[in-house]
Amino acid sequence: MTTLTNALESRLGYQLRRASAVMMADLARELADLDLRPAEVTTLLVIGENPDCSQTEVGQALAIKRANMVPIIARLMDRGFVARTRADGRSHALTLTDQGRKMADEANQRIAAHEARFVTQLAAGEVETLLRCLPTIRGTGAEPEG
Amino acid sequence: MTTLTNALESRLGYQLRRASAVMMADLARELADLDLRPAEVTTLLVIGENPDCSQTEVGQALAIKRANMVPIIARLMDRGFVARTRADGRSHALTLTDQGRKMADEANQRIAAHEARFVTQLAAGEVETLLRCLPTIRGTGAEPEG
DNA sequence: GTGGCATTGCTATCTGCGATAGCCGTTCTA
DNA sequence: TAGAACGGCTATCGCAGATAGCAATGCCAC
Repeated sequence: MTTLTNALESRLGYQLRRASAVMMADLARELADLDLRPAEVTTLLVIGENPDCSQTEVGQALAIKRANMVPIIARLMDRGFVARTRADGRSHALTLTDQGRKMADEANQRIAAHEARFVTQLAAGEVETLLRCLPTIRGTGAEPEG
Repeated sequence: MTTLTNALESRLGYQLRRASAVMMADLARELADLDLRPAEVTTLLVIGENPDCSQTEVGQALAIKRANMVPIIARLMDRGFVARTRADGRSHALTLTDQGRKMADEANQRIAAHEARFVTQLAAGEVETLLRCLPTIRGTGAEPEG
């Protein structure tokens, strides 16, 4: 079994894709026993930070389309993590339940542990550079917004 | 429509995910009229670099599982970009056809243009840091290998 | 006030990528 | 030579994202 050459290794987009996949897989593993998918956790945390926000607002914050928010919110409500009250005739105000807050706290700890596994492999300046450059990259392309 | 706060913005994994999604979308757009999906392009390029490689070898280079290589190779063969000859009873030797080589050249140009759009927004040192750190991140997690 | 437009949540459906389990024939090796 | 490992394959699932369009509501200009 020969090892192949791969010129893509010097491509930013390719490296981003691979690295992101690795971290996503690690995060999914970390959250598996909570039965929370990555997209659900991020939604949970954003609602926790922004009580009484609407569904489309969360979607815009996370670049998740309105239509795709529906099943995410539905599952979080089914499991008793999120409650909503009618804000006006068309939108709902989302809040975390007590249980949802507990879950969010737990999730935050898991995420911190997960992040630490990777961040500790990098120099402090490198992490800072990454956190500065990645938003720039996001801003360069046309990002899907809600 | 208020703008929400989002503590995830300071998370490496989250930023990686968002940035990767943006670049993927841009790449897909760039390749759309060639009717090549991202996974197909990478496969095409790796075969071009490594004539007579096997399907699982390509998969290992690109972190694509054996089972998922099948439809990718099938489509590239259907379109006359890839040819294969029996290497031994179980494996095939993959090569690019003339048409496949042309397509690979075109794809390489598109990818270069796509990359340039993003790289030019960053300082040279930043790009270098990214290309150094991302493989480290890849190595930190357990990466799926073929 | 009312008519037209934008917004919100939703259904239904599609795509792309990845993962798993297992089959079959071949090859390697103890 | 028997059993393990390998290479390609089928079938099927999960997750994330995208599109098109609907119904109800709210907003604004006239």
